[in-house]
Amino acid sequence: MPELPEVETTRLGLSPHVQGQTIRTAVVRNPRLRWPVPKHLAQLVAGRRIERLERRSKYLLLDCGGGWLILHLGMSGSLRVVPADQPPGAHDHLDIVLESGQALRLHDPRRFGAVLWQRGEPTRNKLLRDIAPEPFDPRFDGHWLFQHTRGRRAAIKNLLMDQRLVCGVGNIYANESLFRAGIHPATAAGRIGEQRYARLVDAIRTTLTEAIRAGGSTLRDFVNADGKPGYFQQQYFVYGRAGEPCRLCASAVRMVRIGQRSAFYCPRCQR
DNA sequence: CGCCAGGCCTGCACGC
DNA sequence: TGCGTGCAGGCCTGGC
Repeated sequence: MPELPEVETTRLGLSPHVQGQTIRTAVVRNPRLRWPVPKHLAQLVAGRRIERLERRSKYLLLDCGGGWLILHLGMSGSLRVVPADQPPGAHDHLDIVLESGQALRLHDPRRFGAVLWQRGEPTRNKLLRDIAPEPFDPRFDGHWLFQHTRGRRAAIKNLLMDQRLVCGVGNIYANESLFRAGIHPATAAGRIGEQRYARLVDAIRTTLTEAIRAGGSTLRDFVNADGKPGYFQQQYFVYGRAGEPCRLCASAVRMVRIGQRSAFYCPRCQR
């Protein structure tokens, strides 16, 4: 799920049900996520009002006034709003119970997700400190990427997934963005010029924007439904399409391993 | 059974 | 000795 578009879609879907709500309590059924869920989470959050639901990179941030609840969905996490008395299913590790009688429920089979409490500003948290500007921040531009990749021999696809360089992009959208920019995923980042980086930035923004738009149609699924979290099925250009024809030139899409992750690309459109 | 999966921190080896 | 860099490992469960 959770690259930036999925997290943003989650934020948009949950926001009306969560914002302005006072937290009644927190129920931790399984604290064993990527890091242990804070021991006394209920005491930390009970009685606090959720002022706003924000997002930074792939992190969801709940402004609780004086402290922030930081959520990360890892590989398999999802959040939904359910009636607080709805029986939890397997892997429903945490509920944030609201005064409305609903609960924000975290589901995460692989438990790579995280729930953290941060007093004061969330940017004080070590995990958020070194993250690159948001993709739509004007500071994130071709020059930013050009500057930070000089002398670097790593494949551009790996650096696209480095949150200190590009934030919010994971394996799927790294592949998709590189396709849109016409850049081969194995290209050494240091050998790409500023013009091509400007094009890559455009490609990243387009890719993320379209994914968020695709997710918008599934927002209702974040509330009360008992099925899948409602992450949308998008039409990808290359991701997961090894052997299938490129949507632009009909060449067979290829898959290779780069940095222990699957890379998909069109050998004709991407150089 | 083995392999794969949308993330990301940590620790190691290396070169300057 | 200290970076920055590039890798590999590890955390988990579920599906094919």
